[in-house]
Amino acid sequence: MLKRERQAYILHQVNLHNKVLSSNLSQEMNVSEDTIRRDLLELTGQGKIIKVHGGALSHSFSNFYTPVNNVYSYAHKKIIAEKAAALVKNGMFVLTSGGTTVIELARTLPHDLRATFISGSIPAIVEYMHHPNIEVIVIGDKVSKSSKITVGGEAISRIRQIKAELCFLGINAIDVRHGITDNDWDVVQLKKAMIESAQKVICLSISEKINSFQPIKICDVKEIDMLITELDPLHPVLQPYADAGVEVL
Amino acid sequence: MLKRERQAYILHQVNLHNKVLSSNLSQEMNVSEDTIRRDLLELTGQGKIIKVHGGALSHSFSNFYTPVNNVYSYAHKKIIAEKAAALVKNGMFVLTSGGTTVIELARTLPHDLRATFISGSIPAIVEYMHHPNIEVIVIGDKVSKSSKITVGGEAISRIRQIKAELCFLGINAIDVRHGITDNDWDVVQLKKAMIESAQKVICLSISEKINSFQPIKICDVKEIDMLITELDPLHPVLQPYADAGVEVL
DNA sequence: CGGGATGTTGCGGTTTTGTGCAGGATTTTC
DNA sequence: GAAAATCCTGCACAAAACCGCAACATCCCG
Repeated sequence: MLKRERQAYILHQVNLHNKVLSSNLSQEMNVSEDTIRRDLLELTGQGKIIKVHGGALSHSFSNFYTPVNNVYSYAHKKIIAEKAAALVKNGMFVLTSGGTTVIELARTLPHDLRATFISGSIPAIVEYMHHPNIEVIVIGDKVSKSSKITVGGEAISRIRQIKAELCFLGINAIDVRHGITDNDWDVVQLKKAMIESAQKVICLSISEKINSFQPIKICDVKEIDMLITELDPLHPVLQPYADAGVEVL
Repeated sequence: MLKRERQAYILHQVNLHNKVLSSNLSQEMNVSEDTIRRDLLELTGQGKIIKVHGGALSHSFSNFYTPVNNVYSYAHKKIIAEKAAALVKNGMFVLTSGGTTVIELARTLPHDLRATFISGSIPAIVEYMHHPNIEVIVIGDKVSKSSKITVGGEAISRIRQIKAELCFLGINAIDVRHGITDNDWDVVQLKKAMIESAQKVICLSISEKINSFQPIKICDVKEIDMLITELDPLHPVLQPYADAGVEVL
């Protein structure tokens, strides 16, 4: 059997079944596993397949991009994401809400991080899936089109069963007097449940949202543990929050 | 034997068998392998064949196996998606698995369709979300990186609570003797649960996967209600399935 | 008809490619 | 944390490709 012929067959199998095992192929074609391994390596180099331990996967499947569309205050959110990403250590269980800042955090996570992320935000899940060493747990329920997150009683009762180490909350408005507020009833219920289910709650917010408020209350400022903005922690606008016992980063 | 005559013969052989070996040809025509090599080189220069180490391959051979689009057999999957999309009516509850064919179905659904789709496939969910009138229910659990679908006991017990009208199953291999089979244990469990939870099970498969099988069994052919391929329903390869009581479309 | 130009083929030697194997490193799995 | 599976690296060897050359055939034109 010719080399190219063999490689074409492998490609065919991968495309057909999305996955092949080296041991399997070597037996089918009567060549050593070493040869198969070299074929897979070559096909990977050509970008035709994705080689993994023990075999190969189809490429077409994992190839859906999510372009960085014009995210408001992108530069600020990037700074916040980097500060937040540094807090996640190997082995942690992390609960996250939705929102563009959290999605940016998902993109920013180091490639070699080994942790478990739990979320109901579809765009965030898509980003987590791109990281090879991150386990992703999806909170199921009905998808809210406006926030692209699963909401409802089912989602809340699932969250209640969890006790995560960290919880990253992308927030919409924060104010010392009114606490953390939002404008979507379902999302508020969800965030409340998340706060209950985490040992440490970290809020992510661009400074513009600080000292603003919205109709529905999530919780008081003192119930959160940390606040991350793009500003320097010593910036005067953050002082009231530090005074209220929130760690500011 | 003249040069032209020899080359014509080689071309004929390549087109006939999709592959020739230099050693073989040199013996058949009683010329040195060097001469054959030079012939192949010339034919390759004319774009008539593809020369490889040890022989030559026909063009159709490598074209056949190399996906032109990102998605393998895109055109075929598009046809299947259109046939399937026509079956979904307003108000229906539809359960779907993962796989590129199902994702294509999600893209193909008419814009004004009002229905509820339930799935654990992240790429499919992303597509459903683009439709303004479709309600999306996410089945939560741990995400399997290879199949981009949520798998596990939690997912299965959620599916069990559902009774959907339709279930679209992208399948990996189908065979009258072995039934419907797959190569991923977790995915098989999920698909089994889906079959139980739907009134009507519709399998989507490109014809290439017909009469092939994989290590793990999902169910017998008679347990599904409909089979959709890109072929005409009267195509002989589909006859055995129609005979087994499956509606072929 | 002759002789040079051109084209084709086979051969010997060298280089490149493809394959399998042994070992040790690495990863996965239980 | 040890056993098993899979990987990587270097090596050996065979098969194929390549290169230059010589032998022969063919053609062309005076």
